[in-house]
Amino acid sequence: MVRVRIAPSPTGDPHVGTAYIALFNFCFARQRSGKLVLRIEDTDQVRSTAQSEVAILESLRWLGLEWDEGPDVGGPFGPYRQSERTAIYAQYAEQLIASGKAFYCYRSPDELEQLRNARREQGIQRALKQSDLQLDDAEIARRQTAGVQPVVRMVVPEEGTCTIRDGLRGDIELDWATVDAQVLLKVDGLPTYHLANVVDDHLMEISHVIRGEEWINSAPKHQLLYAYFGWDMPQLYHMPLLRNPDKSKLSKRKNPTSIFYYRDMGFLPEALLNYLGRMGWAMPDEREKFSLADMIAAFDIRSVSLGGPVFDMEKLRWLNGLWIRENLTDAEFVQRYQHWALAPERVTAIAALLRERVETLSDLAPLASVFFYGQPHLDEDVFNNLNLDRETQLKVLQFTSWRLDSQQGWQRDALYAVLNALAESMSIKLRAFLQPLFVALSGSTVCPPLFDTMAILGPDLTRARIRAALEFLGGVSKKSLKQLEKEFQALGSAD
RNA sequence: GUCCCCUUCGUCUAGAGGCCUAGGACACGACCCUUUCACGGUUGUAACAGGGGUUCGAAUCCCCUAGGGGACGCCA
Repeated sequence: MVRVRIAPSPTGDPHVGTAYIALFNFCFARQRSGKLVLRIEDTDQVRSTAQSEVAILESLRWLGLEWDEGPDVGGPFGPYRQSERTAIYAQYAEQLIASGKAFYCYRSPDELEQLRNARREQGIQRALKQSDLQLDDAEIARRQTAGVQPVVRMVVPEEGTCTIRDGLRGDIELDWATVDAQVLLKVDGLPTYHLANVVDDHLMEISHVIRGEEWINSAPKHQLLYAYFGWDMPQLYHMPLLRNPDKSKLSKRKNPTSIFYYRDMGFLPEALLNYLGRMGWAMPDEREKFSLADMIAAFDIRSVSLGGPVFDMEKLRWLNGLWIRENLTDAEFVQRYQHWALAPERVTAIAALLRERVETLSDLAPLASVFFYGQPHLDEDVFNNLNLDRETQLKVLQFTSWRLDSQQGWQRDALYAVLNALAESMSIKLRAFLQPLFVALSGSTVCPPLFDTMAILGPDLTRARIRAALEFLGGVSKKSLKQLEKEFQALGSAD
């Protein structure tokens, strides 16, 4: 029985990279009548929030990638909640300690950094092993009485090579010398990803792991853990990474990466899925447009190509157009549009905002248009006529962009509080501060109230428009970007 | 810096030693259709990273070089 899993990180927005990996897992499982397991890899309690978990589930559902077991469906851990899992990992870690495959380590983060720096300076390429981290008994006793909590690390061979079998690349040889004695249990008793991942995959009886290429280098650790426990290892497949136009790993600094951005821009889920399916893969007959069902029927993981595909918005737009023209009846098109733009709460919010600003019904459309297009037309002259000079405009846009990146709540009042505070800390009057933002969001200084507009547009479109404005104005040079980052962080700490 | 992965038009890709004078798609140009704009149709420009092997024959297999990416955390 084939069982695959997707294990997205709960950090940040649901990422198209997550959807990409999920899609290939989904097709792999469905084609072989297997099961797809979803678990949120929330081993790090601090960063995990229920909110981001909900967002991940929502995004995958929107795409139509349904899972068979997951946080909401049940499974070996019931709802796979953090609290219930912690004890299990500790138990497995203890098992390894008992058999001499893991050990307690009392080294401090500072010491580790020193050890690593020293190695780098001396040009030693060997990673930190048990023997490098050892302390004599007296020192351990001293630290224990001082209340230092140990971490649990795994024993890793000092030399030799480890062969990883990758379903797409064949055998990969990695040197044990490059592998650290990985922490398995942190000071707080929570597992690291590596332990949690291996234990979870085993307990959930995962047979095939399809994940991103960035995991190749940690595969030896995983393989070693399987060997230590005496468990069968799943077959590994490492997918290529989606890329920005400059070929670096797809990142939100350079590209919209949130699945919700594509939803809010009016892409069809089936088109986005279709497009992701064209990344590193092609139908046997080279057809560009195909449904999820088509893909499942023709899918063969071995025919995935390994070059990192660049995410091309132009082609995605074209494909989306194809789906709209060819796969929707008029009635369906209307229905989709209504669902996307005219959901009752949304229309009510827009109407409430604009009603007092119109004299005739026909005045409404121009005012409301800001909510219905993806990207406003930007005009150099409009920016030139603002009160702030260009440099300050860029600074406002950049700082706002950074501040909103980490913004959790997206209600009007929360946005007001955050940006008001930012303006104040930059010693700019709110009125002037908001001008470039009005232009970024609407292309003009005449616009519905900013914070309400942002709230209705939602985080993804708002952020994207601000980034687009930054780019339109030529962006910030790399040099001054560093300077700005410093300034921005200084503002943050002053709060 | 070290290790690992990758490399076909600008981009996504087809290609499993002869079917390759390298095919398709996006983008771009031209033309046709059309009251406009789109759509659609026809067509054009454009690639096997470089160098060595192996072979009768290499985009395809091997080696070296170069370039790109990733990983080197008590993140995932």
